Amino acid sequence: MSEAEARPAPRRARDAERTRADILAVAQAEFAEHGLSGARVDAIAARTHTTKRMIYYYFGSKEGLYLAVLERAYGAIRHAEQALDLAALPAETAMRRLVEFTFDYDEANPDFVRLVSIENIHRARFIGQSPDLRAVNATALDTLGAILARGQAEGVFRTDLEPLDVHMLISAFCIFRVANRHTFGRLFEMDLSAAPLRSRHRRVIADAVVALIASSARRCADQNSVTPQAG
Amino acid sequence: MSEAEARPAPRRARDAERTRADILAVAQAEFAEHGLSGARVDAIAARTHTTKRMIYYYFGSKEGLYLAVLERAYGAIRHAEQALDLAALPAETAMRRLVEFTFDYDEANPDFVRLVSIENIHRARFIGQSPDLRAVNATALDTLGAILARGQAEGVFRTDLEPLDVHMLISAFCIFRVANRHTFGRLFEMDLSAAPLRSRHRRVIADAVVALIASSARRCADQNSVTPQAG
Amino acid sequence: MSEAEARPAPRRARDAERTRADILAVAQAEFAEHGLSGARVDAIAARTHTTKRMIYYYFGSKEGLYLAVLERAYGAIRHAEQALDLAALPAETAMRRLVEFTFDYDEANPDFVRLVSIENIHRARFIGQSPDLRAVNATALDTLGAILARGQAEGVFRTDLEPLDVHMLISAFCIFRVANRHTFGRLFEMDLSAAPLRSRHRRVIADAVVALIASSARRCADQNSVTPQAG
Amino acid sequence: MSEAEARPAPRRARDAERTRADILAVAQAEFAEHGLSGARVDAIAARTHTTKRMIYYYFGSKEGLYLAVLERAYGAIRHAEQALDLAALPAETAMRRLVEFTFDYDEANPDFVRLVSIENIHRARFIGQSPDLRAVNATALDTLGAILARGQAEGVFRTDLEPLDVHMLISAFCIFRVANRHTFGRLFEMDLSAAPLRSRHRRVIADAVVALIASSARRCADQNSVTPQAG
DNA sequence: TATGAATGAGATTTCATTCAT
DNA sequence: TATGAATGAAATCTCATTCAT
Repeated sequence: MSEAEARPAPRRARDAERTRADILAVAQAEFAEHGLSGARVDAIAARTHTTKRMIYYYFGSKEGLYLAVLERAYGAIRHAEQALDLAALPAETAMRRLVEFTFDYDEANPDFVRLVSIENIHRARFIGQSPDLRAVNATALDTLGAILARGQAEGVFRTDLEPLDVHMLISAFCIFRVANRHTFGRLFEMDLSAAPLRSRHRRVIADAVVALIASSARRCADQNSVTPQAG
Repeated sequence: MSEAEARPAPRRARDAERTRADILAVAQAEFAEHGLSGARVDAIAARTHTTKRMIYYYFGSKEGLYLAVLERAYGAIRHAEQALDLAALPAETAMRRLVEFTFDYDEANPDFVRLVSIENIHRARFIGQSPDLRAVNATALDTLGAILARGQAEGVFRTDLEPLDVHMLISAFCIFRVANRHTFGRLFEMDLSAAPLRSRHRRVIADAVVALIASSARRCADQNSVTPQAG
Repeated sequence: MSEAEARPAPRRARDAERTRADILAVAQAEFAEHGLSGARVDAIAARTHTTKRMIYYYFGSKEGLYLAVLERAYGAIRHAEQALDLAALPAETAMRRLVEFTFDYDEANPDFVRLVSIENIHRARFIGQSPDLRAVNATALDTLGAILARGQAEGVFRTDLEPLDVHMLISAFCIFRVANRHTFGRLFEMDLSAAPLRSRHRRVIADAVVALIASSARRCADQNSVTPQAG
Repeated sequence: MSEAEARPAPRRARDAERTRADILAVAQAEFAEHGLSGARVDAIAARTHTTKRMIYYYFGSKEGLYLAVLERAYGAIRHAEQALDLAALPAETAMRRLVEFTFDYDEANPDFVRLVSIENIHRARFIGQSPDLRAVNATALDTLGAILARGQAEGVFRTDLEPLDVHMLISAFCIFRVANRHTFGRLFEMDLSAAPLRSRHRRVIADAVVALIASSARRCADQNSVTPQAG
């Protein structure tokens, strides 16, 4: 998948890698669309360049494939997150940037968001089986914790919040907007994925986070205001 | 929906009503646990006092039953919400009260939260079929809109936020905490349902909402601070 | 879980004989354990130092491998039997010795006994394909026939029994004890492989054989009595 | 199956009973022929008046069906055995009668014998799951124990043998003759199911048993001699 | 209204065997 | 000779739904 790979991979092995990746990509779409029990191995195979048999050859079972998909999806977001360079920015700016990254990532990757919902329906049974997944995700809290500590050191953030609290507020909003847009949309008859609403919400969550963490530390400074939908 | 609905219940109809309710309760648990495709009609029938045939008699199909469960679950939360009497309270207090109600309701009703996730996996296909559901939910925004308007009239709330924005922030946090507690718990090795974390988060979200809506309206007033976990 | 797994380092051509023997030993265990249809070529390959492909290279097919295992197992018992030197002993002693050898061999080689059962389930279809197997087994009756003839010449054995009859009585008991110990053990709640029962049964079958073949020839001579289990 | 059945059985229930019995009979033949893993559910369904689906409806799984077949087969032999009335006969005659019954039953029911072999290949894993099977088989030793005790009381049987020992000798021979006739037949080029050999062996095992149990108790009485195959 | 029996269609999984290098 | 990848065919099993009474 990545270009930085061992050169002398035997031809066959390369094909194998491609086959695996092919299956994984298709499977991700199918699982994200229909869930674990709703997904059809046949459907995955049909959209692949290989056969159903190969799925079992590489992943052992439907559940094994699902777990591999999960690892792939979580790996991708943490990988992207790591690519952000927030250390050089002022704490508040870094925090806004992190919120916006999360917002944009979830918006751009609804499949990831759906997979997370699905895994929760299964009470994270599969994540529990994968130590890799735990390791890869630990970095998320570290990144946020560093910003928080910096802001507290600068005296601009309140000191009584845990990284987890803030991570939860951010994740909750960003994931919820994508995961629950369908019920929200139907119930309140609006389109949460429409551009104007999206950009307003992007500011709402950034504002909310900054308002929360700065709340007792700041001296009535002006904030970026949230502009309501034009019209 | 069903024809078997009557006021001054004849014996038979009473039983029928009880049978329906029995099926619905069992079905809610099964659907919440396993999702729409993961749920088994056989399993529901087995835990019911009636037979599988009755499920089809009353609800027509698995999907019909699922929709009825959805209506039941949404009806219950909106009903509870209406019972709150927030009109007499100062706007900020009312807002806090509303946040806390939502928080507590979701915490106490994980099955409801799971059903919402599940329905979103299905892109709200079933909610869309039920006009009742839309009607019953419209009230949610009305309640919140009233508080917001009051606060704005009092001059303590900023004026550039829509009721939807605030509702989303509240819902996102409260639902996310319950819906995604399994992946969160596994990934960060903590128990989101534990009491100390729960009460801290209850304050975090109330603080965040108040901080957001009050942000440009107030003058450095003190806020209820979030007290970190004792010990 | 998945089949796509790393295999240990390949061997060189000179080890061909060793490879064959390796495969055969593993295959014998697998076939004895699970039967012909229950055995898995994959399982055999996994426990071998070579690959599945080699099994086909050397033995052509699963059935070919099974036949080779059969030949190996039958060869071993007849070989051991030949090593006995019974010609020098008095007929009755020789007979007891032969019975005890059979008893001990079956007890020590449950895999052989299981393979015989399995081959009978297949109505000896494979044994029929191997002239070698027939040749190697003819010796069994010869050995027994010689003892019988000697005893009859000595006047201590009755003359109306065929070697086959006696061979069957011996084989039946010795093989049955091992082959059917599981159903017997469960049904009558005892452990046929336990030492005390084993040594008693060793004497029971020797007694029974001697009692039978001596029955009309002898005059109330004392016999080795069967001592019941001590305690 | 038996005529002496409850009259007011509902029509449907009767059909169900017939369907079950139909499946069981066909399954017994298939399992006896091919073993547990060799048997095909499809093949069973095809020879039944119902469908494959019904097999799962009634028996849950291939293994469940196999266990039911086992219970049926063991039930039948114990039932037949109970029908023997041996109490009125002199002990030795009763013993001969019992041996002959066992011999004849196994000869007439090779499927039963094969099932026993097959279950032993599975290390009696399934018998172990069925308390019924254990209960039903306990009677076998009781019957034999009663005869033995009677003979010992009469002073014509030796007193140092356990019922189990004798049961084993009888079972071993009778079952072995049927179970292992294929390897025996091929290896020694004879037909163990041919009538003359059969009747000779019927006497051999009866002689052997009587010779064993009477061995130290008797006063050189004449025995029924075994007549070798005519010709 | 109620129910035990039945089922067609399709799901997942298995397995001996062969291919390409 | 050796091997990782691949596979067609067929196996077991599942499930929402309907039938007959």
